[in-house]
Amino acid sequence: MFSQTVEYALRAVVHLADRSPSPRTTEQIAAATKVPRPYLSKVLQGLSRAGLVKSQRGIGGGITLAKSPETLTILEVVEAVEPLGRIKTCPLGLSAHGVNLCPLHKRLDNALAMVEDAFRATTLAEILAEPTTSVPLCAFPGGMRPAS
Amino acid sequence: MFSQTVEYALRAVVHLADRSPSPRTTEQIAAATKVPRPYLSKVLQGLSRAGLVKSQRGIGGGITLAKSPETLTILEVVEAVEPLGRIKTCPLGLSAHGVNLCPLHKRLDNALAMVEDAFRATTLAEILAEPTTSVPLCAFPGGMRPAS
DNA sequence: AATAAAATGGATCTTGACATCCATTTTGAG
DNA sequence: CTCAAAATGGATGTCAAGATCCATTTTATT
Repeated sequence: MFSQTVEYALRAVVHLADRSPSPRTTEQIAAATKVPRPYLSKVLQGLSRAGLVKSQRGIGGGITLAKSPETLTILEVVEAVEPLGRIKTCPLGLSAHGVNLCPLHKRLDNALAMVEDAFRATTLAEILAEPTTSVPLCAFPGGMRPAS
Repeated sequence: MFSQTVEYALRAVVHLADRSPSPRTTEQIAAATKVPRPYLSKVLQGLSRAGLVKSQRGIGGGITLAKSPETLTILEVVEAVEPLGRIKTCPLGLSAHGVNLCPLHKRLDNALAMVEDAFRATTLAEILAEPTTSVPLCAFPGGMRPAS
């Protein structure tokens, strides 16, 4: 249901938040998040155009978050790379009266709204702050940090 | 976020429920739901293999629901054509300990769970029963019925 | 038995998501 | 100034989703 690109973007941003405000190279992010390097490059370009990250060329450069982890929500990331697509008008194009959806699409949009709300309420800082509940947790983003 | 195929499948099933238990031809369903005829055919084949609808060849044949609208949920339809894809293990494949997701994926899966719950709680009968709240509603599935 | 209505299965086409590669540009460090 | 590190942009490749078409099979009606 969530595209691969969204997954990649979120991983990258979580990693950036984890190391914030240090710049990280595409290479480093790719290694830490297991995202294919060349494709990650494109995904980061998208995030850059959306203004969520800033990029710096040359030695010592890399990618940094454009906002603090406390204010950056995962909704912003999702919307930047692939909008949720809230349903605003009847997809059948019949008597398209904006506000009034048929019962079916009202339900579908309602589901999207729930997701949107949940994502809007979750900041990156929150994700990083989450106490690593149980022992053998996913090695990313908590747990031990691979060298630099 | 929801694929086109899911959208088509839901439209078709709502229409079938609306006319339940009469059989409807692919042609009729396509016309009523504005879904491209040939593609709808494939979608219905999927629903048929999943056991949600029954098909009858020949004159007087067509497609009918395999369950009553009261017991058929939109979750069943969605799962039949394109599973939600709940996240069960860390997508990074690291220390894959089933139950324990990292905070990021816990959030993502939680969103999926909300959608799943909402969809499981909604039957087709419920969608059809919904009082047509406001005047110019989407002409489908409520409103006037185009001739048989 | 013949016919017409209907679904089925297979082949094909198009498009966008995912992915890779490379030449170019920017930029800090020596 | 030169060099190497890094992002950028463009071109390309692959594959599945979305979509179409047609020959075949099933089946009710006459």
